[in-house]
Amino acid sequence: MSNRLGAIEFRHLRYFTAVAEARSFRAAAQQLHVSQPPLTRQVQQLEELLGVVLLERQPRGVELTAAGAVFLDEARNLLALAEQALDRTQMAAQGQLGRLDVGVFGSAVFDAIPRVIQAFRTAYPKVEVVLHNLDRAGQIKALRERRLTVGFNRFFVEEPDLVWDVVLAEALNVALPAGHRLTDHARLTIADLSGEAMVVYPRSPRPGFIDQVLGLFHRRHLTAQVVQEVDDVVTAVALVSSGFGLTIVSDSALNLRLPGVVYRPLERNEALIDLCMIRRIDDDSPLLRAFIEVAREVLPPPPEAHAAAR
Amino acid sequence: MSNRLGAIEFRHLRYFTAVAEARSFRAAAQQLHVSQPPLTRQVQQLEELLGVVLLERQPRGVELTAAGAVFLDEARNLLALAEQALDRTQMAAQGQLGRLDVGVFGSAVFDAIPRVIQAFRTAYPKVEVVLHNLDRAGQIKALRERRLTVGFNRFFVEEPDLVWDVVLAEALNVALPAGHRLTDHARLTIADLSGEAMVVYPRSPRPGFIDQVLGLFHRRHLTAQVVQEVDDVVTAVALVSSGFGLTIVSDSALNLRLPGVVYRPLERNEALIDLCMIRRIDDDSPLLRAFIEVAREVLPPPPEAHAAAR
DNA sequence: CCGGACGATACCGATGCGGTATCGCAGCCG
DNA sequence: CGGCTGCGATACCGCATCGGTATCGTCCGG
Repeated sequence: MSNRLGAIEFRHLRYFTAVAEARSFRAAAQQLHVSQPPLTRQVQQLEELLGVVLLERQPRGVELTAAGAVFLDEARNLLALAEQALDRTQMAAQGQLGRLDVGVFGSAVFDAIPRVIQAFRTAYPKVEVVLHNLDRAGQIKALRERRLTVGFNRFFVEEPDLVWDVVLAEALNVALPAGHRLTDHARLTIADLSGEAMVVYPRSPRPGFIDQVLGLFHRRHLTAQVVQEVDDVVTAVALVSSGFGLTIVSDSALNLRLPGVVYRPLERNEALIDLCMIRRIDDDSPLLRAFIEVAREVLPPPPEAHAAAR
Repeated sequence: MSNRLGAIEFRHLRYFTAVAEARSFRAAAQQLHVSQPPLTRQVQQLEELLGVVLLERQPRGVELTAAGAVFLDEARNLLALAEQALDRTQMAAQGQLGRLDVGVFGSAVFDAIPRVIQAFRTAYPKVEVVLHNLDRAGQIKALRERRLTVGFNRFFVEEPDLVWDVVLAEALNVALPAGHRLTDHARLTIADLSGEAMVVYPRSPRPGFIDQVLGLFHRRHLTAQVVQEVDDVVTAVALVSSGFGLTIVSDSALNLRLPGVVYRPLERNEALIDLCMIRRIDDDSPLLRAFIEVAREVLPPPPEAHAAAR
């Protein structure tokens, strides 16, 4: 590190700036609430450290030399930037400034996650929010490598260094081809779907949404007639639209409107699907805390009664 | 002036930066050639002044908090800018940085002045040179009001607060319409021009070039036949081109080539015309000194023998 | 369980800050 | 013209605070 700065301190800049602006040592001393001799000494010292005469001492005060005018400009700038640095640091300490990398995946990107992000960006406009489309394994890896601050996911996997929080319990819906016989019912049950041709997703990561849905059938000793496995909810609904069969989607996915697709709610007490937030167990950054708080405010709390249905 | 900076000093930034970069108090202490306790103390004090924890002390060294990372960035930036401020100030003290306002007027703008400016801009590339077209009175006024650092002029007028320097003695030439009988001569004398129709310039400021030229005639008890007074040398030569008569121009104006105009030199011992530089007597700025030096280097020194011919 | 490395703390001279008193100088005014 | 006034510089002093040495508490690794 080059050390041409020597022993120059902000005090020198503050004192010189005051003297230069007041065009007087005495007047500057009053403004700074110090006596005049320290000003003389500090400015002399500054000039010696710089090797440059900054002020022309005259009977009625002082005048700036050309170099003094340049240095005044620089000093003002430095002092202003130092204050900004202070502000930014304090904002960062309060989580109001920085960068938040959020992992997202699955149908929650259609409703729940955008609502959280939107609210957070409004509350913390100077935080840069970056979304990363990553599946569960990718989120876990990225969290460990500090490329991610927080991830949204559907499924709960115990890891020693990570924390899962259930932030939302969404109801389920059946996506039906228009004209399907079940569209006559306003609400459906799992039993209604027994033997129906079904499209399921996602193929990976396992276990995932698909396993929870199939679990609903097994628990009731019913059989799910899987006609197609696909990667994601969009493809699944697209196949429904083409008449392949029906599929089951979360409330968030209701925003996904395709022609020829009709949604019917499943009875809420039949099943709920969790939305989880993953984070590092040792991450206590104010930014993350702020984000969690916003998420809790925006998303309705998951009813504990149904939490057992996981 | 807001004083949120408090007692923060560059020392705090230097120490914190070193610790943050080394991720260790002890390693930073070695690099800084101080012992470890002062680092601990300065960083603690910095954190207290900021009201923000910047480092997480850990058994194997330190980690940056989010706010600490932000502040490290800001501190590095401030230190770099401070060094730049130093550089710029020292450059300004040596006349290598700043702004130079130069007043120019008359035929010297066609040769002598551009040569000086060009040389100066090469030698001092970071100095902004601004040219102002001002006549002598305008230059004097602008110099007094500090809008001008230096002015180039033809005529010497004593002023208590200004200094004139003769920087160049140029020979004179006669501009003739093509086909004029005097074009037969390779060189001319003042006597050759007696009774010839002449265009003279400038109308103002007086006294000026015109008066010196006419003085050459009076001194020899000759008569100048003035057929037209115009504002400047360009107009004068344009009229010569139209056959109005002849006019007398300095060497610099030889660059002014118009169709139908032929130049013939006047004998050097007949007359020389000075180019003067005006400046404030109390201006000892390094920039001006540097400019004067360059001007002296570029322009051939005026022969003292002819100086009396003014 | 102990040795070593880390940062924090306690304490101590020395530096250097800011304060008071005063000087030297220049412009102003009676 | 001589004292007055207001300016920045200087001399000197007390004390805050710097940096240094010695040491502590703690965690990690052998």
